[in-house]
Amino acid sequence: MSTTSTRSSSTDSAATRSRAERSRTVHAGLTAHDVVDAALAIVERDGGRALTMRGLASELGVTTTTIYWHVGNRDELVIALIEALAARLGTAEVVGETPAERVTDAAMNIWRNALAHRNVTALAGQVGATTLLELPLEISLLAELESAGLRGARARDAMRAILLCIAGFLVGAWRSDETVPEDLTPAALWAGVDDERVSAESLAAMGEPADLEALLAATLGAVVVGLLATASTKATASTKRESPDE
Amino acid sequence: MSTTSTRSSSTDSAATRSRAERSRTVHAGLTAHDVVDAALAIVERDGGRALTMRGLASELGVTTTTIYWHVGNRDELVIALIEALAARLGTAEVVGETPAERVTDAAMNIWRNALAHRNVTALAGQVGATTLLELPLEISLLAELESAGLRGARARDAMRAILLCIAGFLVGAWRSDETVPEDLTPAALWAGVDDERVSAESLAAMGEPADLEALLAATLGAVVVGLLATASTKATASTKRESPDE
DNA sequence: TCAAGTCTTGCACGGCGTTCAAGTGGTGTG
DNA sequence: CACACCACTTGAACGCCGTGCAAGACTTGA
Repeated sequence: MSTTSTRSSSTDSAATRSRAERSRTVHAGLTAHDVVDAALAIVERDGGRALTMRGLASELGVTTTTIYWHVGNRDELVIALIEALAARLGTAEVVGETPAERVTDAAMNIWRNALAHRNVTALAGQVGATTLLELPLEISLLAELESAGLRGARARDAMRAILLCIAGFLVGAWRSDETVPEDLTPAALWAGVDDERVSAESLAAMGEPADLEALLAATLGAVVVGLLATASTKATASTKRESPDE
Repeated sequence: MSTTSTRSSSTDSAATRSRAERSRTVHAGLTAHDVVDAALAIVERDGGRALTMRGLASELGVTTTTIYWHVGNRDELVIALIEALAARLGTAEVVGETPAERVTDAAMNIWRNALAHRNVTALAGQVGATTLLELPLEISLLAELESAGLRGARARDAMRAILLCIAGFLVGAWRSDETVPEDLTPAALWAGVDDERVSAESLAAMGEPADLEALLAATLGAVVVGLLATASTKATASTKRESPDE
C-alpha cells in the first residue's frame, strides 16, 4: 500500500523527473547523479544552509535513508555537488594585452565565476573545497603568471596573494545578506564614531557601500604590479614605482 | 522586536548593580555578564561551533532556560560576546615612519588581533559583526589613511580594500583546520594537474604552504602604494622596502 | 521457482535552538 | 507579621537536524 505511489503531494517537480524513461517501478528510480543534481539545485536556489537531508528527500519524493544509500554522507553530498558544478563549468577565456592585464583578467574571471555561483562557492568555502571548484580557473591564472615571468615559489606566492584578495572581496560581497541587527551594521557603527583623529568627511563616507568590483580590479592591479615588479625588470608599471633592491 | 523579551542595557545595568552588591542569592546567582563571560571562554577555547546553549548551561550548572532568561537569543549571546571582547581589547599603537609604513602597520594590527582571537573573529565574521569587533582598530587605520592624504570616498575605498584583503588572508589562515577529505586538499589537487600551459616547477610549488604573514605584508604594501599613488602627487612611498629576505 | 542483489522504507537515537507553564525564594508594603 | 510582587530557575516539551538499523519490496540471474 504505502509503497507503490506514496508521492507526497508537496512537490510535483520531482514527479516529472527522468525516472519515466524505463520501468516505472515502485522504486523511485533514483541515481546518485539525480540526488546530486537536486542538491545542487537546492543550494543554487536557496543557499547551502537550505540543503537538508529531509528537505532534499521530500523534494525527490523519497525518504532520507534513500539519500544516504545513494550518496553517503551529507559532507560527501556537498563534495559531490561541488564536483558536479565544477565539471559543468568551462574555463573562461583570458583577455588583455599586457601580461599584467591578462593576469588581472584571469583573476577577475575567478571573481565573476564566484559571483555567478555565489551559493555553491560560499558552501565550498565553508567546507574548504574552494580549490576543487575553481581549479581550472586557477590553472589559467597560474599560466598567465608564468607568461608574466613568475615561476616556482614566486608564482605560488602570487597565486596565493591574488586568490586570497579575491576571497576577501567575496566575503565583502556576501556580507550584505547576513543577519546582523540593524543597529550593529557597519554603517550604523561608523555613524556613531566621534574621534578627533578622523575627519567628519571620511566618517560620513564610511556609511555608504562601495563598488566592490571596481575596487577589486584596482586592488588586483596594484597587487599584480607589485608582484611583477619584484620578479623581473620588465615590470611595465605606469608610474614611478621602482624596487630598491635589485 | 529589538528589545522586547531581552534584558537590554538599560534595565541590565540596574539589575547587575543591585545583584553585584548583594550578590549570591539562593539562586544560581548568575549575571548576564557571567553568562557572556562563560560563552566567550568557550568560544575562545573550542571555537564558535562549540558554543551550544546546553553546553554553556551545563558548564554554568544551570538549565538552558536560565541562559535564555539572562541573554535572550543565541544570536544575541554571540553579539554580546563579541561586544565583551571588543570592550576588553585596547587599541594597539601604530608604528612606522613614512605614511605608507604607518598605514601598513595599522592594517597589520588588525591582522594580528584577528589571529590572536581567531575563534571570536571567525564567529564575528560568520554573523557579519566584524566591524563591531574591530572598530577601534579600524578607526586607527582610517586615521593613518587620512594622515597619508586620503579623505572621504578615497579613504573609504582604501579602508575597504585593505580590510577585505585582510579578510581574505584570514580565510586562508583558517583554512588549515577545515575538514576536507585529504584527497581533495588543494595540495593533492594541484599534484594531479597536468597542463601544458604551466611548468612543472610552479606546479610543484603549489603544494607547499606559504608564509601568509609575510605575504600579507607584501600585498598590503603594494596595495597601499597603489592607493596613495592615485590619491595625490605627494605619495612618496619610495622608502618602502619589500625585499624578500630569504 | 528461488536466491541474491538493488533499492526503499519506517522507526529510532541523540543533539540542536527555543518556548511555556510552573515553581522558589528573597523583598518591599500593608 | 503576612502577603503580594518580582527576580530568577526549572522540567518538559516542540520541531528541526544528521544519521543508523532492520526489514521490506522489487529486479535479476540461474
